[in-house]
Amino acid sequence: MVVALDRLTSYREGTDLEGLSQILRILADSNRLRILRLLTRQEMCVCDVMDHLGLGQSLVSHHLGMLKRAGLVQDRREAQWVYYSVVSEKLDELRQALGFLLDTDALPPLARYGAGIRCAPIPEDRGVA
Amino acid sequence: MVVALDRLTSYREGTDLEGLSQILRILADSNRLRILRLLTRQEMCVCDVMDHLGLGQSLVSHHLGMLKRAGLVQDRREAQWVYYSVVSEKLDELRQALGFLLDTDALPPLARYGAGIRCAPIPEDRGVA
DNA sequence: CTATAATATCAACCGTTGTTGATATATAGA
DNA sequence: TCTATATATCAACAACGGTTGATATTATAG
Repeated sequence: MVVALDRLTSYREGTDLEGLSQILRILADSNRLRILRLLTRQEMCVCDVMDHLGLGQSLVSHHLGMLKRAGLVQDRREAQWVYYSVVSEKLDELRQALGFLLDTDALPPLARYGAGIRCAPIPEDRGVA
Repeated sequence: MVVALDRLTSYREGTDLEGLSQILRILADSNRLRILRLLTRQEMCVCDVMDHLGLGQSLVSHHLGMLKRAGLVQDRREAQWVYYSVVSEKLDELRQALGFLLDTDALPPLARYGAGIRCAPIPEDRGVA
């Protein structure tokens, strides 16, 4: 799955919750989080990740592939080894998008909604939201 | 699945990536993100969420249940209606934990790791990491 | 050229989950 | 009590994903 992280910067417009959920799905695995945290500290080849986390080669390669396709990490070949490192810009973008999503005060209260006005349709938020 | 959000505050100690991944799994669905964003702006009953997002009753109830079990939202009964609202403190905690996870400079580089010292085991990061 | 190490990919299994439709429960009103 | 509305739960299905083991690919060394 290729995720367009760029579109997350337009999250303030409120359109790309689908793209954000796809990236969150990438993060929603403890092994991938462990890998990501490791790469945050240090560029590392696959066998290093295996050793540090005690995971199988196939599994690590699989997870790294997902992280790479999501644009969260990048790789670089050197002799037999493939070194993976974090894409800081993408992590910053993602942090910003998530910070906005989880900010209670980020969006104004819904218009035309109050006590006794239940189930009032708000066209802008229907469907594509 | 009951997720202990409190443990996320101890994320700086680096132990609970499992708990964080569980919460991320809750967020990793576009419909749940839409619901969460809606509730961020306004406390709302189930039928309102249905109408705003154009989703079926069973589906909305299901997603709200997941968000509630994760501690992200709370509910309040009033007559026939059950009103759901966001738990701001939990969102703040989560935002903080994610901000730390995605912060490239949050953790110092690994000790005993450098050019030519590949695959050197670092006990503190093995296994439970 | 062969052997070996590092990495990627493929196949298969199985648990999880998003979705839908049907049913159960609860509350209000007549 | 009967009906209607709101919500939760259950059953079932399909799709997705994490894991493992086997195989393929790439690069180095001898």
